Amino acid sequence: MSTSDRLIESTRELLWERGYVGTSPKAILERAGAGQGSMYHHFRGKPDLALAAIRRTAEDLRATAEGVLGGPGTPYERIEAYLRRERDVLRGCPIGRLTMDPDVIASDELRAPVDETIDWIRERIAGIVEEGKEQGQFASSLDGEEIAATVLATVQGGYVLARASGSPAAFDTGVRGLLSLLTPPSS
Amino acid sequence: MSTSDRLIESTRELLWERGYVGTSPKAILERAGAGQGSMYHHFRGKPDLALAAIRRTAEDLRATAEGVLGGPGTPYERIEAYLRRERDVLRGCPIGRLTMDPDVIASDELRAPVDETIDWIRERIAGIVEEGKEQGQFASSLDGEEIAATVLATVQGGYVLARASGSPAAFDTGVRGLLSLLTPPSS
DNA sequence: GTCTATACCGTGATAGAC
DNA sequence: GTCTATCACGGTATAGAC
Repeated sequence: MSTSDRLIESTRELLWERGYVGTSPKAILERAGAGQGSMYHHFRGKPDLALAAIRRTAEDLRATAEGVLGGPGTPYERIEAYLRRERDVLRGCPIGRLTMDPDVIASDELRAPVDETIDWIRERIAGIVEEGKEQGQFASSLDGEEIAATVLATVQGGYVLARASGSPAAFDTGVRGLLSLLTPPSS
Repeated sequence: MSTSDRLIESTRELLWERGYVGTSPKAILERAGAGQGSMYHHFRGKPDLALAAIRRTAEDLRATAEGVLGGPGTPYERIEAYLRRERDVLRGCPIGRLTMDPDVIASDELRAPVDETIDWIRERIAGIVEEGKEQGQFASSLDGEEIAATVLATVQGGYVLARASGSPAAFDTGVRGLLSLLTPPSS
């Protein structure tokens, strides 16, 4: 792995653990085992390096989501698979957590990959819900965009509940509640 | 308002805007119009002042929640009122956002009021759902604790979606989706 | 391309005058 | 009770040697 890659990977870890405001170049360099010079050679500064790290994390998350949402099964099953997929719940969402970072939100450049990733997953789920409506698995009264937002919000909020209590249980409880509301009447 | 109160209020605002890690004593003092001495006279340091601020915000939030959840109406209507209550969506939840703060989560003392507040609201909603089940407004197959976690998660996650996109719309969309799933079949 | 040295400012806390 | 002075340390960036 190149020095540039090590810097990006270290930044990704720290952004996940401590957010943008809580992550210092010094901490990144220590974790990457690199000196100041390397970082400022490959990147213009902290925001530039963070952008590279966020973009890589965003791509990863998209791929992971597509892995379950694009998998086999009925629309309900694919959404269930998304909701139940293995997660490191107490670590939170590496993309969602950035929305609570004032410096990320203040920068259109840093916020863009966050926005795009969440939006992409939302549209993906919305399409699956519409598919489920056509197949009669979901009530036609439901709105794909709305349910997609609810599904995504339940996940993002589930992390909040879990981290507040210090246990992953609350995440799973919220997911079970949503699934009980989504369960097709036929089953 | 006493100096101590001004310090606490300034801290509350900054914790909401920038989180714990992003808030410096200097910024607090500037906003409160006080000197260093005042702060260290009334509080032992930044964590102590933050604890006072978080406790006050937690009490406020609990009171606001009780205002709608303990209001008039059927169980569904009270939950709807909670979900639809006026919020400064783009500012996020002053309590929920703290769960993404590494230093808050690392401290049992700072995390406690966050945990207790969220837990209290969750139990309050769970009771209302159970009430609704007794009245036949909610399906008996639903679980109060689960639905309560879903409701709270939708709200907390709604803030994430809204802040990612820079618009409150996503919050409302998620709430509408949840309400469409919760709507009593009778109506 | 990577390193160390240096600089400057902000953070968080203490000391002691008023 | 509040102020300013001071302090040690960390954050972010630059310079220049190797």
